[in-house]
Amino acid sequence: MITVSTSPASYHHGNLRDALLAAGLEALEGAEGKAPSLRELARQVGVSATAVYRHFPDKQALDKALAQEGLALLGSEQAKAAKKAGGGAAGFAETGRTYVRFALAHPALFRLMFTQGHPVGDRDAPDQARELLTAHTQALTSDPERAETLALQAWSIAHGIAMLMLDGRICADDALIDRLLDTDNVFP
Amino acid sequence: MITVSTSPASYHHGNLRDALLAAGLEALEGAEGKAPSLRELARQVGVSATAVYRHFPDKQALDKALAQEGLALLGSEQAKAAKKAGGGAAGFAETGRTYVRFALAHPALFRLMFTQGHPVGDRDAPDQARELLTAHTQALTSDPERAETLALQAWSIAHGIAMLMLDGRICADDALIDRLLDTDNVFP
DNA sequence: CGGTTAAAGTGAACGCTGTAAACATAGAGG
DNA sequence: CCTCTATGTTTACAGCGTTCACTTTAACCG
Repeated sequence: MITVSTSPASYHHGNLRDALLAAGLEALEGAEGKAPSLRELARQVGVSATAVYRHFPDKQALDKALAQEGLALLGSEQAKAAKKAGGGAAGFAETGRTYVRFALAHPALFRLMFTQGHPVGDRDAPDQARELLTAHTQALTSDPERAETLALQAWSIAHGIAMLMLDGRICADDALIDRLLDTDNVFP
Repeated sequence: MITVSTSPASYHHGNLRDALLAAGLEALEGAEGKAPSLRELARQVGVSATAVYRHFPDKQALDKALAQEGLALLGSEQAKAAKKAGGGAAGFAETGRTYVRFALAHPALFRLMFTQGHPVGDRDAPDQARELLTAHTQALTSDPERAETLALQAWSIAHGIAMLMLDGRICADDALIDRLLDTDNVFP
């Protein structure tokens, strides 16, 4: 999580990296859909555009860091929701709903999280969301391959719903989320 | 479909709109992931950047037109695949596989198709892909609501797989596509 | 057939973007 | 106290989408 130190306005900011991330997350919440520019973020923080380059090699790296923050946020929300639902199958189902609702609640951030060309093997960051997913499906079967298949299917359907709703292809309705994610009801 | 009239290089291009779309589609195929700029497209066609504005109100409109072309292409490929598979349930399953393969074969185009803020009610364009989808699910049940649920679930899972593979979150493997889309195997 | 008109092109300019290069500051350590 | 380095600054560049005023050309009409 990010701490926004409201440090004195001196020549050296003191905590620019985190301030940029905080400003980035805030910008992603407002201004529907518009990803903030590097310069805009620098302005927001009260620093010159090039100062950003002391903390990130380029804009893509900044975006990646923002995406990481988003992923952590999603993971913690899912964990909380799963726990509240009492874990198990009910908890699993709740992580799916939480996933889609998170996307709708933070559309720009969610888009950013999944538009970064984050290659498959990029396991440098802890991904609580993914850990939850595999844990839940492994509890459903003893066959590891079957568990992986289930995990990827569950992820795919939640992600598909989220994306299609974000893009306005499917009505972003809460009841519809439940209907589409109802496990007693999925596919023939 | 677009016809690229190789007309004489006169002051008036003659068929600039279609030429731009053709150049756009071509650009979306090459240069992995990079969406072509309006100026680049104009250069490609041999015309000044501002000429584009005689045919599209702004870049977004150009992108929308390109997305429309992509949608038509996807629809026709799906229809062909469904027919080849003999229609019915086998045909339905084939449309799903075709959807994902299309996304992997034309990543930039596919992204463009679903990143245009194409609002829900925008039914101005014929959408063969969607027609196929509803037709197939309506053949599976007599309950219209159930048919719609099935349609949206099928769309979601295919779209989710496509997106996650495009974004490198899931290995873009042809066998994996089949495994995830296997209807005997979907979800618990 | 000639003249007018409107569609379809042009170049220059504006403000925005990401990024590079050279320079300035300040706080920490010897 | 002086120096070094991390972290800031200003200036500059190319490319972007877009606006504006202008030019060309083809088509239509009296």
